[in-house]
Amino acid sequence: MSDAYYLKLTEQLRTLIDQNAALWEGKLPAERSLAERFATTRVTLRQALSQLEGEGLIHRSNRRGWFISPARLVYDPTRDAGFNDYVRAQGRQPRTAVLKLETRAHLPAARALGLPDDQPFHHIRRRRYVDDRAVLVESLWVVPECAPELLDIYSGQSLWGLLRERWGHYLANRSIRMVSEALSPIDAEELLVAPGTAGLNISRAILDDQQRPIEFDEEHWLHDSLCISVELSGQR
Amino acid sequence: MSDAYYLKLTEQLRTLIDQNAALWEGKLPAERSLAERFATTRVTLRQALSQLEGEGLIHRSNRRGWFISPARLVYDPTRDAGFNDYVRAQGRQPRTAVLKLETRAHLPAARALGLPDDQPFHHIRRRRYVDDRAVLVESLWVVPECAPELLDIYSGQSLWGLLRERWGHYLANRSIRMVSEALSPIDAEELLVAPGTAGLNISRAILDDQQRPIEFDEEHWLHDSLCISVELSGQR
DNA sequence: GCAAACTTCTGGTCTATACCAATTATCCAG
DNA sequence: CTGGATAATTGGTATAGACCAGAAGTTTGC
Repeated sequence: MSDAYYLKLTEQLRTLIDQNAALWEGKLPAERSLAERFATTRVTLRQALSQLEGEGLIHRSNRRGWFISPARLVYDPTRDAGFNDYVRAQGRQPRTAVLKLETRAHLPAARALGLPDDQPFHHIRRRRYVDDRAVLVESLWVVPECAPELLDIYSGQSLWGLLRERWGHYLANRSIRMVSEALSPIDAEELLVAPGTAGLNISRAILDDQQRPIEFDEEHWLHDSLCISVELSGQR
Repeated sequence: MSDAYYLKLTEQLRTLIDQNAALWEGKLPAERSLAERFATTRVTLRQALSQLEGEGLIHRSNRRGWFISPARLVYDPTRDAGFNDYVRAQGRQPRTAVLKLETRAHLPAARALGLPDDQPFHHIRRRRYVDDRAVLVESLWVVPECAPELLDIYSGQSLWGLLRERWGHYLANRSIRMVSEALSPIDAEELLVAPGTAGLNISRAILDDQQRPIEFDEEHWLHDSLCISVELSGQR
């Protein structure tokens, strides 16, 4: 059982990776050459690599090969610090690409915020990078009345910062939900990974201090790129 | 790319499962018979099943076969409601098996609580079930001074309840950390799943209102069995 | 009637091979 | 030196078959 060859291979690869990480500059050798080096098949080799992928030690960029995963980003989804801020605070380089700006209805957002099914939203879709690795895609669904000219002025900055400073919205109440997922073909393609890659889905419904709905957002993270951390004080 | 046969197979299996869930009583037919039904190999069939496993729709019990996953348990790791309470609140049946009771040092616990490396702890290891499916194993590391006779009296009840009611500890400060993981051979075996199965690691370091360390615990969940949900009010 | 022994079935693992399409490296022309 | 066409490489996908050990079902023996 646990004497399976692919498990031994996993361990050998683990040490091999630790020792040669710098040499390879983050990219593993080709599967065929690794398979040959360990005198096994690509199938078995890939089984071992998949183990390490599950652990978050390595990941693959679709059709490009296997790469050593950088340290996980520490992230507190309960705070409203902007992505750029906490990425920089950890000595890393953030980047954001806006993929889409539009206004339309979206059922999950409407449901989560308690609005009618056909409620239109300002929709921002963006991809975020840490040190030039795409680590998440997200969709933001903002109630138009809360930020009328949003789509005209938005260009990649912090949405929560905008809502607070320009429109004076106080993001008081949040429902946060986190579930593991397999990335959909769409999300996977936007993150340059294989469909079905393990991911983490974080979604939030945000209301103001009067319980008025403001925004719903849904993040799709690569599972190996974050470490969720929450600090709490006082009885709950 | 996305015209891969195993992806079509995934969709066919998805509908097949939806339609026959009741008929099969939660257990899928044997891989060989499914492969034959779809005129493909076990390898390809398993690739499709793995996709659905990643989504959390199905899971496998080691060497026993594939099973349809029940609904995820909704869980708020920031609250100290006992496992039994919130499982029952969701209309499900909780169960706990105590796997080990001992006193010894544990480096991660010592580090997380800011204690010396050789600090001994009362260690409780237990496995928890929802509707008779083992969904997590966890280790609790309690500072002995906080609960001297713990190991003598413990028999599966809520630890936090005990700490509060018997020893009057106020669990004021928590650091919570969540990362995806591949279940270790040990954890996997205790959960009756294959080594490397996707899991979620939730760990907490708990101090009292005087910042005195009380307890450290580490939970290993099957990734498909929970949905983390946090409700927050007020600016953070 | 029941427990132990045996048989069958099934999932887990592995080999060997093959083809395609996307990526990457190479080469050539301007 | 540069840009674009071409060739080599590589990951993704798939087939066919095989063996083993654990799980489940069946038979046997008391």
